[in-house]
Amino acid sequence: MDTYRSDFLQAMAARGFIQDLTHPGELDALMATGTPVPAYIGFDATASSLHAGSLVQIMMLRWLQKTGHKPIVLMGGGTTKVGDPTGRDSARKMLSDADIQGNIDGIKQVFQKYLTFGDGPTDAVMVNNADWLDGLNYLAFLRDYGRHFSVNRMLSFDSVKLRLEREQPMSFLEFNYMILQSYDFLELNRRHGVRLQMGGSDQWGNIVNGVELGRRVDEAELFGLTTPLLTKASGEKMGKTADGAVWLNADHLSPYAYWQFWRNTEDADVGRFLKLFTELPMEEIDRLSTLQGAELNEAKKILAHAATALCHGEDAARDAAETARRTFEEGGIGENLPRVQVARAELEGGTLGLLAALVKAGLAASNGEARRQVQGGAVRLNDEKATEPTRMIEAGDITADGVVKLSMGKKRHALLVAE
RNA sequence: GGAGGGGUGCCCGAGUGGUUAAAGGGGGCGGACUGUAAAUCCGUUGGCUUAGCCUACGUUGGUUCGAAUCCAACCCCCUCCA
Repeated sequence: MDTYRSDFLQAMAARGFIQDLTHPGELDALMATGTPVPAYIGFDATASSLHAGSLVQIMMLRWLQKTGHKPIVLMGGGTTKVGDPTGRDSARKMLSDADIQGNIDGIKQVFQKYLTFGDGPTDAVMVNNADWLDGLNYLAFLRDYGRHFSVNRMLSFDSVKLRLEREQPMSFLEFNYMILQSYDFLELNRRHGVRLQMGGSDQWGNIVNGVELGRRVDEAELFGLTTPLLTKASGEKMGKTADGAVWLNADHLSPYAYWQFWRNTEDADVGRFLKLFTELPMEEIDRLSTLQGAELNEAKKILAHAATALCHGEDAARDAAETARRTFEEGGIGENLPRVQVARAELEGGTLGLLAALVKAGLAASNGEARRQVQGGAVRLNDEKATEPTRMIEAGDITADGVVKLSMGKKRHALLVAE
């Protein structure tokens, strides 16, 4: 492993955040001077929350702040209108300005959990590239910056090359994405003195272009750093779960479900994830990583707790852990299982069918799916297997706690609550 | 503008007049095994008031008893040519 003098690069290298780095020596020297260095990561506003796939970048900004530097969060309000072609075979669907603004508002909430914003030298700042991209003058832009980009070279970057090799369409709009991202870097350097852009390894081409543009236009010495593409040990992409993406906003995915996601980490990933997604000291992580077999479950709980505490707060993490303990280790009813309000009359009157109840509880997407799962023996009503699709929910099904517990398989549970 | 190829379910991809809600794979969900893991095996995977009905193979019309499959027009994509 490379050895660095700066706290930031040292921590990042030790924890497995670094895939590639432009000019490692010079960057290390810059980061070690004791003066806060502004560095940025861009996030496109394609959804109203970020998910676990962006967590590596978020954690890196956190470390940046922790080690005495200044994180700049760039919201891609402008670039989202163009759409990053990287790693895709087709263009993103067009989002309206209102959609984009709504997404930015949602994403802001995530960052407030992880970073300290403000006006101080190491306080985080959030900026929106729509501020400078929206008003660009096409001709002036082409003459000032377009001339620095070689189409020949652009065609050689993976984001473009792979698309063309697969004979998939790429519009001129998308083709411009890397130019705009490069320009962002330049603009951030001018406005905020940003020296470093970070991002996932798929962003390497976009980042390097920005570094070069800065040198050509302003003779600025800029740096780039990329993180490894994060996959599970079994090769799958990170950030997926039963209900889709692992969202970081509590209104998209409950803290309990978030905790569960980390609790179910594959054995082979535990050590790596502890380094990336928690701030436990390295000695502690090394100790946890030596655990074998079922003992590793303890390490997974620690991972789940630490990751959830960062995202949703200590209390939410504790609640989630407690709910999980009761649900799985005692087979009881945990406090934090998803609760669905149902009219008392409906619950007691025997008019609510089991299938409809499962859909209502969010455990099945449709009546048909609910039916199949019931017939397949996957469904439990108050922990009793329910195999009859025509079964109705009745007053007698309400437990002493005043709820009806529905389970889909072993891990997905929900409570119907009379209102 | 010309010539050729193509647009199928969440994704990839077979299918060229009926037995096709559409092979196969991936992904998802569930079951078994386990440690709330992985791997493996099994089931399932459009909707509904489910022995039936409805919706679906780029769009719109047409031929036919019957079309994802044939015809016409249109839209979109790829390749080569101009």
